[in-house]
Amino acid sequence: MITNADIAKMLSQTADLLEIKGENPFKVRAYRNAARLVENSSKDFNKLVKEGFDLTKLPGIGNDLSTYIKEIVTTGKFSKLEELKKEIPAGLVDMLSIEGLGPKRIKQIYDAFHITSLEELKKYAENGELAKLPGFGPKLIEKILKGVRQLKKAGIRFLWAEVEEIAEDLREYLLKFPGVEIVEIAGSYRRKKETVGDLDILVIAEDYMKVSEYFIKYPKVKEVHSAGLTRSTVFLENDLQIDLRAVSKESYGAALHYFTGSKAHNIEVRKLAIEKGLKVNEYGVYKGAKKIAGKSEEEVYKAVGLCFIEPELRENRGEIEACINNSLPNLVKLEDIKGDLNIDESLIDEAVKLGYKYVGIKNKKIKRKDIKVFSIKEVEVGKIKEDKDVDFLVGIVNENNTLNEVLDAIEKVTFLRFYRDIKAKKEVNLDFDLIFKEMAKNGVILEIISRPNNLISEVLIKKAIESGVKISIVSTAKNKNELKFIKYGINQARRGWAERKDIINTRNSREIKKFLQI
DNA sequence: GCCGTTTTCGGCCCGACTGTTTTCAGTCG
Repeated sequence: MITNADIAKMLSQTADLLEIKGENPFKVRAYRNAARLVENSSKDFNKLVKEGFDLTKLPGIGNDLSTYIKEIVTTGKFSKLEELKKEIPAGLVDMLSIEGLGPKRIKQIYDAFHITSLEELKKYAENGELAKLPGFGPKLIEKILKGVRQLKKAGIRFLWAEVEEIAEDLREYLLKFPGVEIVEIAGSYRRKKETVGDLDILVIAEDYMKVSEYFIKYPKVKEVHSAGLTRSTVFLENDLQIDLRAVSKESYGAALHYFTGSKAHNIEVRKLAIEKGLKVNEYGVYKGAKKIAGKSEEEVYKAVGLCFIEPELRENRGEIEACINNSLPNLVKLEDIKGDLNIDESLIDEAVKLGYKYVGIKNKKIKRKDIKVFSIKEVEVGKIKEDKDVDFLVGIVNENNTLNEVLDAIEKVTFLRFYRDIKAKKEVNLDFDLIFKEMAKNGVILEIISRPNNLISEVLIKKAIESGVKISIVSTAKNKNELKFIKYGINQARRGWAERKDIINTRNSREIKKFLQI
């Protein structure tokens, strides 16, 4: 079965190939936008097509792309992509991930030498042939050679939780510079995305043009990539890329909005601005030459006719429409959490200290006066046996389970957990429309594991909520430190548009008992 | 390739930095 991710991948590959071919950049963008739309959609396109839904009703999908998506869903192939692959060697696509090489230069190289692999590119860079092309100076050649060597590292992403410490350390370092008023980590870090590719740091300072010089002296910097007066980029020892942007106080809101992204969200906001005859950039909102907003994010949104949108929602997944319709979610907060339904038995005292009203522990019944202790049992879907000695069964779905096994489990368990390993790119791939529908019908709760590498995707969380499924956020803590994992689960739930009412462990123990009919 | 009640053609977000030029194209975010 073709998944949304498969469709998105094909459209995105097509975009890459069209770009190298030298097609109209806006056409390329149309393909990329469509790829993003499909990938981020909580609707299953396979299903939409089979139900005869008119895809051209979706923003950014016209007659052509609608036909193409239908072709992909029904045949599993995209003939246009197959044609392009015959025409353009795969090696050229690899070159796109080399720093400093974009479609124009790759085309230029290909037209001149008909090079089709990275090995050949390296050879031509070294033997001086490449330098004969107009615009290819010594520094660019050096950059290309370096890019060929480092290609494998391209595209590495870090788990949000992995960069948390370094982000805070950098914030403290920058705050030490005289005159620095605000340091904000923007970008995907601020949007709490499960993985981040780099850190975008925004600095507000009196003498903001001097901060950059101080920034590149940060002790963990391995390499300075670029250093301007208002923008600089460095790489740390662990290859994490850090972008610094320094602006004045008057532009704080506009800059924060701009650098928080996502890119897709920003483009939508700018489109709205244009409709109102306004222009938005990182310095402010302008009516002609006059600046009408920029000090705060609220001001920026207001100027273009929108309400404030939480960073976690800024992915162009309907948040702008929701704002206009006054239907934005009131996102769940860490403080709303009243208990953790999966911790180690040894942590009950710590849970009490955190103010939790209840916890869940495995395979054991314990009675305490200061906290309600539920007993849970984790069982693999497909091997479920009833167990009267525990309060709840948690069904664990792994990659190999079939849809039927999951549907069968839904009739027997209270919670369902779906296996995912973000770094290994492994996850359960089943018909979630059907699964969530059945879960909602049977009152089965979706478990969010808060471990940073095992978080269920926010797209699925959103879909579950839309289907009426309730959610439990658990830490699965084995030690005191891991109890704090709950915040990563909250981050992901917020990205999935979860409100307090969607999360069962925001309720007190009596409500939980009633809810679960114990 | 998409889009539209000022448009069915002619736009499409916007600016910084680099490296190469001698005023700017390409890349990037």
